[in-house]
Amino acid sequence: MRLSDGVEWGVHVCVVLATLPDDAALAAAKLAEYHGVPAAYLAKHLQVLAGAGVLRTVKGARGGYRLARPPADITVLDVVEAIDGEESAFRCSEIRRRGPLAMPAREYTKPCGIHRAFSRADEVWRAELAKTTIADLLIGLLHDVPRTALEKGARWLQESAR
Amino acid sequence: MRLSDGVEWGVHVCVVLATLPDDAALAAAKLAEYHGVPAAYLAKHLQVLAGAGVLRTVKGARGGYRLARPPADITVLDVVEAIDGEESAFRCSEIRRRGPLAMPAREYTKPCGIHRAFSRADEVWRAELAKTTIADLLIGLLHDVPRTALEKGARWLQESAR
DNA sequence: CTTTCTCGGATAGCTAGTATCCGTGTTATG
DNA sequence: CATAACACGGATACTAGCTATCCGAGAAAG
Repeated sequence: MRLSDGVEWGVHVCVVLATLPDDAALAAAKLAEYHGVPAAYLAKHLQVLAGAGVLRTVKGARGGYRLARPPADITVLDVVEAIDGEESAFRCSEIRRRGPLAMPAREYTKPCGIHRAFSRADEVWRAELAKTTIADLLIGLLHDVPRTALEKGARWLQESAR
Repeated sequence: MRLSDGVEWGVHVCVVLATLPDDAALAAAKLAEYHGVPAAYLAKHLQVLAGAGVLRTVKGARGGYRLARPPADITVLDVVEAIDGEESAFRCSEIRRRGPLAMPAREYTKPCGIHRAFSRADEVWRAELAKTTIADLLIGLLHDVPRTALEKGARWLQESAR
């Protein structure tokens, strides 16, 4: 089981976009350059994020992407569900309905215990991801990254966003 | 992100094996027939489970598989980690080290906030799966499945285990 | 000792995620 | 108004990891 790379990129992108002024937007190519990832592939994920209402797209010249909501209103879970989907990692194939214990279909009224156990695990996983917002990540970054690096990044963004 | 089918099969297999007498074993082919899954493929997962110490293999004629420990000492997480591996679904590719914010490698002393958020989520996911044991699932099954089906299953197992 | 039955590893096939390209339409700028 | 810059969207290869299968080595039973 492995989470798509796009998820990681998506969260990083949101954190970067959170540092922009409210009216500014950043082109997909610039975001790719900033993170050192393939531009064409990142663009695909950005479109998905825009479709999910996490990002907002600014069309035309000097356009690009920006956050659709304040950073504090976007959770890591929002990004995960936009890119990776909302369905649980575990998929019950109802194998209990096969073999000698099989019963008429109407008997299977509630999911089996195994299914329920994985559903609970998936629930707490998502709940934990929903606790962290983009704003939280940004605050953490300000603590962890040295001042010199922050200023370097700020300059780069100012030039790129124009 | 999707969990391997083998995980589901593995848990079901453990529940079935938990109903066997202590000295009995069940052949891989019989387990496959019971669950209606491809025998050769299930065998692969059974071998992995045996290697991980969840199942115990009985070689030779009239051999097969049985649980390596009491059902109450085997958690769903044990099966998941045996088949799917112990590593988190999220893999940090350290993209923060690329791009204009990049710093000397020695500066990166602790994982980034995004990495930490996903690690926490992975932790609670595993903790939740560790709460449910094979014994719990078996008890749940006895409540959910009608008596007639249980007896049918018991007869089939008695004939197959010999 | 032979037969029967099992595990075990080695080997193909397939699905889903990875990665890229280019044509179309929209917006700001000169 | 004309032009250039930019995002959207679909169509298209490539890759990895899960799915599926086979047959040989080896152990217990008779």
